[in-house]
Amino acid sequence: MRNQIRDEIESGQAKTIVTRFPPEPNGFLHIGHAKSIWVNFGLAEQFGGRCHLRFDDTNPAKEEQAYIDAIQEDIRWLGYEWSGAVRFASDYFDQLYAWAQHLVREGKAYVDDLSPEEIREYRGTLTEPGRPSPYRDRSVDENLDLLERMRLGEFDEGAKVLRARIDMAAPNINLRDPILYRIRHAHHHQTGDAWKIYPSYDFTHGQSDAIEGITHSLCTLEFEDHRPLYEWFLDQLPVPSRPRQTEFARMNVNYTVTSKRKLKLLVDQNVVDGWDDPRMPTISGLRRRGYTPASLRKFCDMTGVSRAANVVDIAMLHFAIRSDLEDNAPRAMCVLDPLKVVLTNVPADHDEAFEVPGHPAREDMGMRRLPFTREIWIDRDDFMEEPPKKFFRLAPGKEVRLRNGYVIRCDEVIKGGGGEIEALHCSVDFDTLGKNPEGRKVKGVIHWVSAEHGVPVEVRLYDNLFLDEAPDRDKDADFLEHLNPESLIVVEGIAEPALAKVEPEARYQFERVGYFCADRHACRDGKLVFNRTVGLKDSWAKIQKKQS
RNA sequence: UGGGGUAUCGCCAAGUGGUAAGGCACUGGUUUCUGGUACCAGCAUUCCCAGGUUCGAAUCCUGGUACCCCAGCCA
Repeated sequence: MRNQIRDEIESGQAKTIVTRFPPEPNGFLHIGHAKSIWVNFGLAEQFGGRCHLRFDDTNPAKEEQAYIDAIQEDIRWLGYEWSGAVRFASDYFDQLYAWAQHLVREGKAYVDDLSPEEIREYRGTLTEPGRPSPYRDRSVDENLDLLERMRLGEFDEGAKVLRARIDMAAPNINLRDPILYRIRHAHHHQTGDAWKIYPSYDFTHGQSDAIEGITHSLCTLEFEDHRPLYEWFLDQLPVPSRPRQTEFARMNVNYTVTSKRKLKLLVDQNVVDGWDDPRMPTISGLRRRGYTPASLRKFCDMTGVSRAANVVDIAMLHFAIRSDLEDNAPRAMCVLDPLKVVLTNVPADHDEAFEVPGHPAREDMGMRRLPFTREIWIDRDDFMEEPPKKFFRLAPGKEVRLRNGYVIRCDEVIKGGGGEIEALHCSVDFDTLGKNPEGRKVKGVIHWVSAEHGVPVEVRLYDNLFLDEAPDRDKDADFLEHLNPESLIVVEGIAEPALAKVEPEARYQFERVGYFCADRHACRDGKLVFNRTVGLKDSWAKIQKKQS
C-alpha cells in the first residue's frame, strides 16, 4: 500500500495525499483501531499530506457524545493530530439529501414501501437473484414527494426507505438496490431533531470522502464488496473530487477479543473494571496498563499491513513495550512477596544510604538515594532452603549480592511453630560495595528494600484476560469460558522510598521483576498503586521448567 | 451451488522472472552488580498442491485444494 502511494506520487499521478480516520462514535477505540490510526495518520505524515478525523455518525441510535470525546483523547494520546476541525458525516446531511433528490430525478432511486422482512425476501440469496420491488417504478414526482415527506417525519420508522435503482439480479448483493435512507425518529447527538431520516453507510462514506477531498480512503477487507457501490455513487453524482478506496486486512491479536459487542459485554457484566481496565485491549486500557504511545506505534510498524488474514502474537506487543521501557523507564526496587532478613552484623542504629543511578545507561536520569538498614525485605522467591542446581540466589550458607549494595551470606533460617520460614539471619561482607569479593565469585544479585524506610504499595499483577489464544474461536460458544481466573492478582508489596511520591502514569522498571505503571485513577492522595504492564523475560523460569 | 478475497518459517511480513529480506518466538554462546539489557551464532534447498512455459518461476499459464468476507432499514 505504501508502495502503491509512493508510485502514484513519484509518477506525478498524485500530488498530495489526504486520508481520514472514520470511527463511528459507538464504543471505545481498541488496538485494531490503533492500527488504522497508524496507517491513516502515518501515511499522510510520511507523504506530507493530511489526515482528517471524521465521525461516521449516521446511526443516532447507537452513538453518544461520550464516545466522541473518548475517541479524540485516544487519538491525541497516541500522538496524532488531525488536520482542521473535527468533522462529522452529519455535517454533510444537507448535501447528501440534495444528492439523494438528484438520484431520484435521474430515475436512479426510489421510495420503497416494503417491510424489512419483505425487502429481505425480495433480495434473494447468495445463489439466487432478487426480484424487483413492486414500488420500484414509481414516478419521479411521487418519489420526490414521498422522500420529502419521509424527511418531514410523516411516516413511521420502518414504513419506507429510499433505495438506489441498480440491479436486483446483481451477483454482488450490495448492488441489489441498496438502501440509501431509513426513517429514524431519533435524537442525533450533532443534528438534534432536525432529521427524521438518516443516510446509510454506503450512501454517506464515499460522498463524504469526496466532499473532503480525500484521495485515499483506506478501510478493511469486509468493505471490498462495497467498492463497486462506492464507485457507483461517485459516478452518478456531481461530486467535487474522486477518492479511491483501498482495503487492507484488519489486525487480530491472540489471547484477546476486539469485537465491540464482546468488549461491551465484559464491561456490562463487570468482568472487568470498565472500558479502560488494564486488561482490556482498548487504547485507554492499554494506556492504563502502562503501554506508551511509542510502543503502540512500534507494534503497528512491526506487524505491518497486508491483505492476508492474520493473528499477531501478543508476544510482539510485549516486546514493543519492553524495548521502549528498557530504554526509558527509570529503575526502582520493589519487593512483592516480602521475607524479612536481619543483617546480624549491622547495628540497629545503622543508617547508611547508597547513591545509585536511576537507570544503568541513562545518566540524564540522575541518581536516587537507597537507604540501607539492619532489617531489610527480600522476595520469598529469592530464597530456597534446598536449592536446586543453578539456583544463584540465597540459600543457607550461600552468598548473594544485594542489588546496588553489599554481598550477604545466609547464616540461619528462622522458622515459626508450623515450620514456616519467618526470617533469615544473614551477615554482610562490608568489603564488597562496588567491588567483587576477594577470592570468590558471587553470581546472584537480588533486589531488596530497607524495612525501616520502605513504603507500602499495592501492586496489581495483570495477565492475559483469556487462557485460550483464540477465545472466540467457536462461533457462538461462550467466550467467557476462556477467562483467565488469574488475570488480576493484587499483592501488597514494599517499595524503595524513592517511589513514595510518584505521579500517576509514571512508569518504572522494578528491577528483576517487570515494568510497572502508577495507576492513573487509584494513585491519589498518597496511595501507591502500580499496575504491572509486562514482566521481564524470565530465563530462570525456563530453566526451572526444564529441570522439572 | 453466486460474488469478492487470501495462501511465503510456530506468529507477523518483504518479495512483482534471475536463484527466499526483516521482526517476534525459539535454541546455543559471550558480556553483565537486573537469570534483564546488549552482542554473536543457529533457525524455509523452499514459497498451499499438481502439471506446464522458460536457460531460469514464490513470482507467468492451466487445473485443483484450503481458509476468510457478503443475504442489517449496522458500520
